Amino acid sequence: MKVKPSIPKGTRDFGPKEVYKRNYIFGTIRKVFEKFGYQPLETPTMENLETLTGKYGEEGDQLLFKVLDSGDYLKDVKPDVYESKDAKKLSFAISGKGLRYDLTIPFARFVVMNQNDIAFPFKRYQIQPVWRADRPQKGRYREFYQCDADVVGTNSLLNEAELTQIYDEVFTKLGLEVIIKINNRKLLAGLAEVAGVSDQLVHLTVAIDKLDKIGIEGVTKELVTRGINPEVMHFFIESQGLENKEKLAKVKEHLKHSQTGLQGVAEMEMLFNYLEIAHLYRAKVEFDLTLARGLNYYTGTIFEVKAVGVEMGSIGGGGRYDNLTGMFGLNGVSGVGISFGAERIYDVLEELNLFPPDVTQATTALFINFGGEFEKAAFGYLQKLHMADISAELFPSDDKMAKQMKYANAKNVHYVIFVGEEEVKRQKLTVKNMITGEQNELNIEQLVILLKQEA
RNA sequence: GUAGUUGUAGCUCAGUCGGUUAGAGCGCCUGAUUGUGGUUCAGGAGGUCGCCGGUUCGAACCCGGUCUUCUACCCCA
Repeated sequence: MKVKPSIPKGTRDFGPKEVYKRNYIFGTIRKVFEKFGYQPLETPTMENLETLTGKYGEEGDQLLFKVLDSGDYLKDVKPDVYESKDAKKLSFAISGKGLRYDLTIPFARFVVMNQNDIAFPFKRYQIQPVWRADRPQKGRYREFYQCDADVVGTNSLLNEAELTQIYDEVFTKLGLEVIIKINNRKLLAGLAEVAGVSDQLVHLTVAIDKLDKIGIEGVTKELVTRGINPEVMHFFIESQGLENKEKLAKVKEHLKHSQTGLQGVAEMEMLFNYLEIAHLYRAKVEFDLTLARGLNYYTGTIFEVKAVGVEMGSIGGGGRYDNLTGMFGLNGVSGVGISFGAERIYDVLEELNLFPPDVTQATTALFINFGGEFEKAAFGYLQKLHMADISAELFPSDDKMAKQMKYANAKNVHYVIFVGEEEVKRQKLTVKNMITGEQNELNIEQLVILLKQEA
């Protein structure tokens, strides 16, 4: 039976060109992570469902991909659950495992499971796909990669400074101009406290976070529906556009009666002091009081990165969480981490044409196949190139020249090599540079030297 | 979860009011060109019009369902 080939909703194939480009991004990120002492970690695609549920809120639980139990999975389902025809209940009753939803919870689970073997502070990075049963949308897929770096077991704000530098260095290497926005949850808590709406902190910050997206009116409306006096907003608006230090001073004055708030101010002051010493290449650091970030497990510094000159949401984010491992029974371990939105970074680099032209060039040289003894001669030369670690290939059949040349073009091959009657007779190779069109006759040693320079 | 949108050749897309044999560009193949690609010219192959059902003498076109694409909201990367 013929089946029309297709892939599940929200998933993608990555052809060779895309993989090259994606690896360029991942590789750049990985190198910088390792330079700052972060070590790689990989966790299973599947986690036990109980590890995942309840960690991402009620909506998050609905977005988990569950993995059906093996064997006779209906046997032990309680009759009332079975009869209820409640898909949510039933799905949890017959699924003991679920696909990884992010990299942070598996990391927390790993830290708790291996706490006796880990030397704290523990710095790890992780680049793996995650899955969400979400509705696909612009820049949103059901399977996508996350690139996280976290350090746990230290309260020092030196870590925050270092993570800021990682953002700066990665995006500098990728040729992207970015703004790194920094805020602190304790400041937001302090502002809510001063305004007398501490119990509405989450709603307040979520609304304020949208300020530049939906404007003053939109935020006012949202605050009113939440039963919060929109007056709160004024302080945020007044402090917009100030220099980082001025803004911090203003916030300090405003929060002088809030202990939490002043704690946040102290943290921000210390972080900015470190950042004055830290060497940043080209990223701008901006203290953005309206920055909130969705996840409510953040407790201190929060980060978000925006690309300059493109319409795109954040391409990175993160923050400090005081008790991530607490949910698995290990208390008192503070952590801070950042994440790179690789898929969005890809789109931005594509839009701004910032991928280096040679990322997709895999094969340096192609031998044209003239068949018979010429094929054998070319095959012999090919061995020499391979032994010299040069990426090269011989076209596998003596098809028409036009076809072989087109193949070279399609694969972005830099040099095409002809080994035919003349060349074999004279022990030479004709080498054509496919970019300049230039053509030279070389012997094999000269060719190896030429191609070595290329690589 | 809510609302809209899309699906026709390998790719990007036309297709009039429901009417005979469904088109274009690009790509592919063949030839001009038996050792030179990205230029040109000539010819050719390639289709279950997403899928299932309905209305009709007749459906790519109208109706229902379903899957899919993209998008806004919620939420998020």
